[in-house]
Amino acid sequence: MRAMSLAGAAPRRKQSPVITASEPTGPDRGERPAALLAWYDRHRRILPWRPPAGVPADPYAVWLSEIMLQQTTVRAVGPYFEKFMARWPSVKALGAASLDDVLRMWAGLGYYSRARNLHACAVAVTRNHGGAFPDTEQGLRALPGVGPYTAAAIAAIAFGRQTMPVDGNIERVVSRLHAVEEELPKAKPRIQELAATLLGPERAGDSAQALMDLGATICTPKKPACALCPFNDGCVARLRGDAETFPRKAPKKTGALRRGAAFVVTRGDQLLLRSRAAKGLLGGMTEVPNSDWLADQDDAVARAQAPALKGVTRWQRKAGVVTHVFTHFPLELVVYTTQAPAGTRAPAGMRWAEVATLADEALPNLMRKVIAHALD
DNA sequence: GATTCGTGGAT
DNA sequence: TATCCAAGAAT
Repeated sequence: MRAMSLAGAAPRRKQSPVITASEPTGPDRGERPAALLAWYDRHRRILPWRPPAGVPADPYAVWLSEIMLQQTTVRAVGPYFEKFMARWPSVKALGAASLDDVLRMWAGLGYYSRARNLHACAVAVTRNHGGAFPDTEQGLRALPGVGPYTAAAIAAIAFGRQTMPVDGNIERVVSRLHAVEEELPKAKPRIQELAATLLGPERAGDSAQALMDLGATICTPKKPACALCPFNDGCVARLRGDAETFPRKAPKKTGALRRGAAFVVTRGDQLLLRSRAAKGLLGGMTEVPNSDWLADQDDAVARAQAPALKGVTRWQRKAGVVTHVFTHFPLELVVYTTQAPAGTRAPAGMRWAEVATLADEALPNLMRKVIAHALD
């Protein structure tokens, strides 16, 4: 079965230099799952959370990596995954950690609700499931932070369940393979259905990871390397020559620029910090005091939101602005600095933190930019 | 169904 | 430079 998949397809293509849409080369529909797995066995990526071929996956590592990989690149996740596994080697260990410690470790990775749900999920698995992840898609789906994709991914990869998770990679591969004209997200059910036909009778997890690797390395968003694809000219979009235009989706609108002010207060070797609200943007993370962020922010109004500090009346405005781009709006912050006298009290809800230990704080990258700009 | 949620790299 | 977008979920 394995021998026919790739080795068998090549000579047939050679004998038919004239390729027509009516006689596509490449594996037949029924042969695709095997061809995909054969490709995977040769070209699978080596990733920190992926055990060697044939070695069963650790559900905890699979879950942790899947949460981190939501809307996040493999490269960005790598070091975070290693850090988490080293500090919390099991779901029970993670469940015993404080949310604050988890947020500190997650700082910089973005989408901080994932970190809150990660912690809540670890607690739930520890307390309600005895430290063992549910081994069904339905059971997994009930956990915080685990949606349709992640539940299917864990079920297939960690427990061998016959289900096909559909992520952005697989949406792209499948929409090209079948030239799905319908736009996302309306096309999701159809794509899910088509993706499931690529599931082999065994090795469900490998089938899914194969499609993801294919999407990440061959069937890329721009300039796909179609010549190296195991599906070959079985791909309708490739035959049409417009693979790059799939998947269809409506262009997304960019949000309006918002502006605000940030206030960096030093007291000797210390810095004034506070925590953000538990939910919402950068929820639960640490920040320096700052104003509202508004589309039509008035500079004077923003500056007036500086924290009230006894003995502090003069603020220096740093030249330039700190810019940051969130998913749905760009942000410009003006930075004001001041030096508070020794002994100055932190206002209610705020605290002093050593500059030398800022690396250990739950500071999102925006705040790290602000502090770097201020202390520059 | 549409919004809200970070960040950095590639093109 | 501007745009896209990466193993999506929650609301």
